[in-house]
Amino acid sequence: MLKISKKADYALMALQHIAQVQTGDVTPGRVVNTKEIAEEYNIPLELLAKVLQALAKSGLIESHNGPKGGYLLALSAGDITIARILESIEGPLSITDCSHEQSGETCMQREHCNIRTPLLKVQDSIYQLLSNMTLRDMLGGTPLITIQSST
Amino acid sequence: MLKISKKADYALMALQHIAQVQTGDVTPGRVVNTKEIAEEYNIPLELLAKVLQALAKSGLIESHNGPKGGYLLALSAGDITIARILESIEGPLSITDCSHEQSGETCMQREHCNIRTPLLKVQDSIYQLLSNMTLRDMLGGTPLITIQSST
DNA sequence: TGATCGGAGATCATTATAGTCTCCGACCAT
DNA sequence: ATGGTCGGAGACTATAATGATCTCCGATCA
Repeated sequence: MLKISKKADYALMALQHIAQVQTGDVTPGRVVNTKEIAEEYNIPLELLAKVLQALAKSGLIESHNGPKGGYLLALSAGDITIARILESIEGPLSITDCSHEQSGETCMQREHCNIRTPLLKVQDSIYQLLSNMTLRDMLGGTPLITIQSST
Repeated sequence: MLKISKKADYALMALQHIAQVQTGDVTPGRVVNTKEIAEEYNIPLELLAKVLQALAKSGLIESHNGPKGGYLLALSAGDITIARILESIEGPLSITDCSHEQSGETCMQREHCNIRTPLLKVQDSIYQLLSNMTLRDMLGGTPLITIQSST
């Protein structure tokens, strides 16, 4: 059903929270730790930890160890696209399996497959959609959406 | 990864095939049976059968029983949208679980959820994308098919 | 130096998916 | 009318993906 995973959900929530804390008036620049987010949004602590680790690995947030440690945005909210967030958690986003079959991958249907090309276009459109929306757009409550239906 | 299921893949292939047979020059109006499609595209017969049954149930194709039976498009190719095909197979397409929680459904994160609104907008955009592409659009430019005219 | 933080790996449970098997009823030709 | 060919439908199994948990480690700062 074109569903995104819970982990991706958690990633979005966490990033939104971090961005809000950092860019807000109250405590700008404050680091946010895993526990705080987990409690705020009822997310299993250790699962969220993994999500945040993945985000840190892909360079979207930076981690600070030790007491008073936690996470900070590594980029400005306007530079963090939804596409990048999702890819950090779920790997390259592909609508269909064959879209990323590079080397020895075999698709039983491939030889007579009649839907590969159109599906790749759909996938590309969705990717552009997610690339045109950033974390900043999610903060204001009026996200910017651009549909590019490449027929 | 926003992946669509294999069943949905099969549905698209099958519909594309049926549409091509029906609207093509060779054997216009010919009914297509499950076995023919399964063999052409290397799809497990019984799984494909279920897919086609679902498509028939949702009114995209009409079935004909008995010998010389099979399937026909119930609508013109231009009226069959990708969105409708996917929904026939996978149910209402929702990017996130909470998007369709209607009555008693509870989302642990819901009370403080900060991403619901923007996600719903993304979802809506994707839906529009898939609604603007029809089976007819998928017919252009793909190579195929040689069918043996059965006696 | 010890309590608090993130990093990383293994592990388990649950669910969704893919695929199979079996039986039924409709149809058409002979 | 009857048997072979078709779709309709349900139960069923296997496998993979996901969600979640547990444990141990290293970094850091008071």
